[in-house]
Order: sequence, then C-alpha cells, then structure tokens
Amino acid sequence: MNNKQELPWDNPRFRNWVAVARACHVLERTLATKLAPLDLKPAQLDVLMNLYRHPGMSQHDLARKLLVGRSNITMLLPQLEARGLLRREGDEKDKRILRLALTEAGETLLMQALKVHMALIEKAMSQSTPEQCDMIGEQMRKIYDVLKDA
Amino acid sequence: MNNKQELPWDNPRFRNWVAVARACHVLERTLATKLAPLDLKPAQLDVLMNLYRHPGMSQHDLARKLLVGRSNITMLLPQLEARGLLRREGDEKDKRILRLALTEAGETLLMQALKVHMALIEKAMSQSTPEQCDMIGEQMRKIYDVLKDA
DNA sequence: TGTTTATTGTTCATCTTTGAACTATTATGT
DNA sequence: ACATAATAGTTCAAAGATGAACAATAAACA
Repeated sequence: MNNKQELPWDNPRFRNWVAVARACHVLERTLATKLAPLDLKPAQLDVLMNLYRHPGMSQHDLARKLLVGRSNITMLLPQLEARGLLRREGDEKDKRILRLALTEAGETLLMQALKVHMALIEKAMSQSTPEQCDMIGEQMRKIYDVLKDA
Repeated sequence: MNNKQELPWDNPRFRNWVAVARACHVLERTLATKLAPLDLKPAQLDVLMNLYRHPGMSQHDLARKLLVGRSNITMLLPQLEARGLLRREGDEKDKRILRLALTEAGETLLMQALKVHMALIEKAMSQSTPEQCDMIGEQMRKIYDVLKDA
C-alpha cells in the first residue's frame, strides 16, 4: 500500500502552523492563570473588551465577534450582569434585541484586566521586531478572511 | 481619576496578537467541521498525530505535549482505544506507566485526517511567502519558549 | 391585510475540559 | 531497611461550550 503522501511534518507550512497553535494555546492558558486573581476568565475578558469598544451591541453581534454560538453568550452574560459589570436593556424599536453596555464597575475591572493581558502580550511579542510583528498580524488577518466563511 | 493608560487597541503588539488568536480560533472551528465526517475531533487528531511521531510515549508525556491535564488524557483515550485506533500496554519496568501506540486502523484514519488538516493549513498559510511562513513559525516558537514555564 | 419566513435570544441535553482528591508504584534520603 | 517524596494514572464533581429545538418579534411578500 502506497502511503507515501508527503508527511505533514516535513512541510514547513504545517510545522509553522503548529507553532502558531501552540503559542496561542500556551498564551491562553497563561492568561487564564494571571486573570484568576480578578475572578475573570479569558472568555469573559473578551466580552468586556468588545462591549467597551462597541457599546450598545446586541448579543448576536457579540457572538459573531467572539466566534461563538449565541447560546454561549446567553450562558456567559448573566454571571457578568449579576456582578454588576454590564447592563442589558431591550432595544426600543426591535423588542427582540438586547443592547449591551459596560457599567462603571465593568470598565474599572476591564482596565485592571487589560494591564494583565497587555503585559503578557508584551512579553510574548517583544520577541519580534515591530516589522515582524506587523507582518504576523497582517498574515493572520488574511488567514481569518480566507477561513471565516469556509 | 486618571485612566489614561495607553489603550491596548492603539498598541500594534496587542492588535496583531488578537489577529493571531482569531486566526487560530477560526482555523480550529473549521477543522472541527471538516473532520466531522471522519468522526474525529481536533483534540483526538492531536492525540493520533503525537502517537504516530512518538510511539511508546506515556500518557503523562502526551498530556505535556498537548498542553492539557493528565485527566483529560484519561477521559480521551478510552474512546479511541474502544474504536481500535490505539493500544495501551503497561511498561515492563515501571508498572505505573502505560505505553501508547497507534494500531493499523489508527494509522489509516490518521492519514485520512491529515489530508483534511493539511489542506486546511495549506489554504491558510498559502497566503504567505515561504520566508514569511518560516519567520512566523520562528517567532511563535520563541513565544512558546518564553511562556511555557511562566 | 394575512401568511410565511427570518431573526433574536433562551432552554436544554450532551460532550469537553479542568483541577482536586485518590490509589498504586517508584525514588529519595536517613 | 524504612519512612518520606515524587510520579503515573484514575475518578469525580463542577464549569464551559455546543447545537438543536423553541418562543417572541419583525420582515417579506402575496
């Protein structure tokens, strides 16, 4: 039986992508650890970040931004709302939609969490020159565009 | 109150890392979809790949390679073993250790899954020149090294 | 208008992942 | 040798993520 397809491990693209995935994974785990003192998970931080940048967005919009299902958002938000970190108020015109926004407390906690997140990313990305860093971002945005509706 | 810390969104390192994370996330989700016909999850594929490259490795070694907890491996393996994709046999000298290896069926399924995985990565990484691709891999390996025991 | 189709958010059952506690086995130090 | 540490794997309960089915509302269109 001729199984001599090129083995992925000999393929630079494969090996290099594996490195990307591993770097992502380890950074995510590290972030989870460092956020623990704030009683915040990476997924929750993602929510706060998006609400800060796009106040008034709907749960549906948020789900799409975070690349998760709507039900995930439904499960995620009540915890944060109960902690007084965000508000949900029904849209006037379209009664299906809930508009989301950070509270003062939410913004305060976000700023603390961002310091942690930022420090971690600095530590990771300071390995690269600014040019390399920009190039990486550029390529990754291309990858996202190619795959986002595949 | 002076909240004028530099906002991460203005920081190239931050923006570019977010792009990395998003690309990873979307590729992972896409892979899950494309592997579904083989009744295989990305995590399971990771197991098969590692056993192919490192036959005889222990569950502990596998957990470290995959950056997950040992209990995760314990939950994961019985399904694959029941499907006849891998073997677990106790080490002769150290009775605590279970040595893992793929079966013929496991190797066959792995090859099919690798075609899917490889095609997806090709699609993603073909956006970059070989030089860019190598540079990305190089930087990501640095990031992994910096964070792996932080 | 009235009927059909789409959209928003929720519920629920299922599957993963995780970390702490536990057992069995081996290594270390006195 | 003996007591103590460390290690490999398992169990279990809790938390997260997922997708299908559902209710309420809005949009499309006949």
